[in-house]
Amino acid sequence: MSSVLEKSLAILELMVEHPEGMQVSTLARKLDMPVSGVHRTLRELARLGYVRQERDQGDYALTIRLAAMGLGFLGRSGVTDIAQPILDRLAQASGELVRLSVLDGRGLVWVAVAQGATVGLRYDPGREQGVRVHPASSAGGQALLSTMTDDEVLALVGETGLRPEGMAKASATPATIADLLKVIAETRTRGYSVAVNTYIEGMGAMAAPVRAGGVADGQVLGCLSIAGPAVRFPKARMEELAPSLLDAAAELGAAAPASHFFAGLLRQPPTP
Amino acid sequence: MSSVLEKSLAILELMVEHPEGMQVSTLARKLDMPVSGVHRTLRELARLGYVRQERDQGDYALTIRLAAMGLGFLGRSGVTDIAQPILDRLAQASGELVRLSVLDGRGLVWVAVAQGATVGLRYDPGREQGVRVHPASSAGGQALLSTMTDDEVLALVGETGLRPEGMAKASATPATIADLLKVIAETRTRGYSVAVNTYIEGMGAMAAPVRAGGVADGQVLGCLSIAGPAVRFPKARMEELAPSLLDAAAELGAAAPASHFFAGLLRQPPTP
DNA sequence: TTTAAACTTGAAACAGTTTCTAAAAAATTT
DNA sequence: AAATTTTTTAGAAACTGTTTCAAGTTTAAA
Repeated sequence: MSSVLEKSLAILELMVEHPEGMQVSTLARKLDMPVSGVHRTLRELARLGYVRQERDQGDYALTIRLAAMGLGFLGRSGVTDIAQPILDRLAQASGELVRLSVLDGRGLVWVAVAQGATVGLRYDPGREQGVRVHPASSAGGQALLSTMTDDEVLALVGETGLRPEGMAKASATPATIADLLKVIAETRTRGYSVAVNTYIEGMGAMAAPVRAGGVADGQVLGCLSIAGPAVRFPKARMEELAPSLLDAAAELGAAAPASHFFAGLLRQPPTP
Repeated sequence: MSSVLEKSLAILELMVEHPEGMQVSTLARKLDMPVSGVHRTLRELARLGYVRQERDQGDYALTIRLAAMGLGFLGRSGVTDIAQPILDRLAQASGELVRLSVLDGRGLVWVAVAQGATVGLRYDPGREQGVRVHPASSAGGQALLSTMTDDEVLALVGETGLRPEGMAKASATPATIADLLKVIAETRTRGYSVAVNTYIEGMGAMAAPVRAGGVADGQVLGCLSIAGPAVRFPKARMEELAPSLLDAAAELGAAAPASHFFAGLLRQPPTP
């Protein structure tokens, strides 16, 4: 951690997880930075309108500014415009929750969603939008991992582990790296991932990579997933849903270049 | 412009408006900063994963990182949870577009939306989410201005002007400061704003301030607006819609403290 | 009232940043 | 195809914002 920018952004990243506000000292402790320095940075961020202090001598919390930037970018990027109709259709057809996610650093972030299940038993993502999801244990993550080489998988999982820290293993979560690689290998040949009781106990999901142009050797842009109660994800049903999932992923991949964001991904080599 | 942080955030703010990517030199020109410095900052942002360069020697564009932060914050803040049901109901009742906005710096940003109009003639906000809207010429802005003193209005409008720069006056846009103050005064007594052909020609809208606790003297948290084609916003219809709008705003104000974000706004004095 | 914990502020030492210059690469024009 | 212009990238010295440490305040708790 060297530059001011890095420290400031680390502060913002942490504050994102605590919309209710945080103490200077807590922030400093969690980031292992001197209180005094965090304080200075917070004042600067406050001056710029990204942070505000609640009461004198009180906690600091983010303003709406950062969210406005994020929403503004996403809106203008065209991702939603491109994806929503396709997601809606798949949600309708499957009667489950459908999401489009992209890889951000070492985790997955979903950027569009459609709920196909009527109220009742269903998986609801709640407040998770924009939250980084663990790659090795989620269906979407496994779909993305299946597009990488084993070495790349090992590198990524080496950093993230098999489970998010502090999260208990679900009954079908891969227990070892070998298990994971086996699951990934199966996913490669199958063309889509299958993750029942893997991420959260009682939840079932399947996901397919979204590739540029919608072709099998196109550059990977993200993944499309279907999720719902595990009881509705027996093997037969998943095989029934698979064609729609793969079709939608292909359609998305074909339409993606129309979005500035995905077009940007395309203009560069596969990823560092 | 002094600190690194300020410069870096200015770069990010500008890049938000150009998801397709920007050249170093363009960025430098628009921000009136030395090319070399912008370059350095971009490299740093790239190293941190907020920006990526498309091709070697190519443009720089934002990654999904910033959007993920924004969405994550908004999700966890609870604003959507609180607001969506209320917005949905009002959208249903009015058959128009309903939005909840908050003040960010000198502009309005909407953070939740519900579309009550069936496809056909309707106002659609498109990619505007997260985009700062001009306060003096929009219905929501006028609703917020109506909660300030004339001096505060003058201060704010002094900075923003009567119209967004480069945007032509619509037929009913207040032409002078005096006109605006008169409109604001009427809004105060009426309890909600009325803006037909004011922001965009052919569009009609009305908005009410959302106040903490839902009471008239509560702290202002944001505003709730209804928008649609001007032809559906004759005086009689607006008077008919007013009670639902005001009720919803009150309900929202009463429920707001349950959201971390609004609760944060409450914990501090009315605003600097 | 006393004690503890947290926020705030000041000043000197330090380190990252700025600016200028210039080379290398890419895009345009002739 | 060569020449010209624009743009990106890189290095080094001067500078300025930042870090750190220590001390003063304020607030909350005992």
